[in-house]
Amino acid sequence: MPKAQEEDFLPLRDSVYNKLRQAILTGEYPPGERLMEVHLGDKLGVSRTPIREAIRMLELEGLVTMIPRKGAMVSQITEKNMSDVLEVRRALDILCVQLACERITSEGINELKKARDNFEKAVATNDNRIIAQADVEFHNVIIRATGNDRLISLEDSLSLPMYRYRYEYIKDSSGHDNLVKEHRKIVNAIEKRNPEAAASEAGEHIDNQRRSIMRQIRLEREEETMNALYGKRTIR
Amino acid sequence: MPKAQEEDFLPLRDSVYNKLRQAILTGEYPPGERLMEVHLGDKLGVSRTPIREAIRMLELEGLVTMIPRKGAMVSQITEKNMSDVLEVRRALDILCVQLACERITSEGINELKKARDNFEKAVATNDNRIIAQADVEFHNVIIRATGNDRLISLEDSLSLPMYRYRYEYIKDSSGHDNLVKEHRKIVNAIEKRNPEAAASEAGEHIDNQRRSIMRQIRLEREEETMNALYGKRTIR
DNA sequence: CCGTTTGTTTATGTATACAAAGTCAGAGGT
DNA sequence: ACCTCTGACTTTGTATACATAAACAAACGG
Repeated sequence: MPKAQEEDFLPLRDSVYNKLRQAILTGEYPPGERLMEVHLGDKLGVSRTPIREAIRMLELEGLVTMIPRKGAMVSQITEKNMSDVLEVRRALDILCVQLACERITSEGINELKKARDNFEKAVATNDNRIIAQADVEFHNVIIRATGNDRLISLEDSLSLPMYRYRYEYIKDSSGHDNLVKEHRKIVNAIEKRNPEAAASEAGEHIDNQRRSIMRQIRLEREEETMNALYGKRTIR
Repeated sequence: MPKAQEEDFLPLRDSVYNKLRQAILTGEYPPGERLMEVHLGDKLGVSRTPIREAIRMLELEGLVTMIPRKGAMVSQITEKNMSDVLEVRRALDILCVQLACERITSEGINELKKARDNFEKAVATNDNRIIAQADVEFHNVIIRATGNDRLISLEDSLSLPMYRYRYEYIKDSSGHDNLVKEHRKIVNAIEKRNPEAAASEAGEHIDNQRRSIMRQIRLEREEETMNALYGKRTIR
């Protein structure tokens, strides 16, 4: 018998977790949306148990806020909130490049250069989706080069909350020239194993990101205020 | 009506979570110990559901490792593992004092001085439990002074894995004099709002901690090896 | 005697049932 | 007209039952 489907047998809770995470990050479930267990269970065709476990995981990552006996909702994104995350990420990103300077292998450097070139090619396409993807991959190369598993997973969970803003950030960066230049500088510093230079470039890089994201959030907030004043359209 | 018990009505999962966490941190459940749901449920007098949720939480914090379809066990503490955590904490601790320099209020400074004095009094008692407690509180004052909620919760979960070693660390620090001096230096730097000095002191502080913890882990490992060679005694 | 296979046991994965708390609306009284 | 109380309904909290995979052991065959 052929048994066509050699599917991954990952537990339902993980599958649910991925779906919910995706839905939250793409904005399908906007901040403030209540996540009700039976409802989600019906929608995804599973019982409450895996849903509950998935929600617990999302809560620990900060994407979901739970109030006991009340239920779960998609976390509000406040300026303070995002600012806090970025502040931490700044320190950790700098740590990443510093460690990378010490520990990156020659293969790692090749990989990094490839990621850099890939990013520049992506910029040439002018497709923001491709650019964002290449950008993530570039950073991942650096993060992995640290060899610090805890740092890797922290960076991962701290980047999550701002994936929503990544597009706008990419679009923002005037002609993408800055991004390309910054990436090049970082690669050069790491290649020369110069932690100070790398740290300062990485700091600048994330400061720019911060400016863009903050502007974005303020825009959203203004829009919300307008809606509140002049009547809110339904989301969908 | 008096209604004597104004007890916190925290959900069972949180109560279970606290108990398990405590048991792991005190070493009652040593690394590698399997955590079986029915067994724990019987022991704590609750059903599997809250147990499962508590285990999920512990997993996200890194205290427990899960293998699908296999079960959960207390995470092994490896040197690499601990080193990774300390590397991250070093960066975050430095960030903490830097932010504290910028943001601490005058009440905060008073609180900090009080915590410092408290620590010195604790040292005078020569009771390691009291000293450890005062040390945690001292650091918490600084962490809270940053006003960064994300940083606060990260510091919290990153300190967890090494609570097991805190005693030894305290005991180690020759006569506690170093600890007292380091704390004083940090307080002075923050009071003068001198981020560079504060950063360098905080760095030194955690480097010392690192040395002590690493020595401790190596001792444990040696002991394990001896046991493996000459016959292991039962744990209890 | 060893290896393979199969059955039994044990623990997890998932679903569902029941209990209790919270919410909201409507009836009734002031 | 407003406030309050009550009761139904909604939703989470917890327990339990059933399904399925993994581990171990015993039996069978080579």
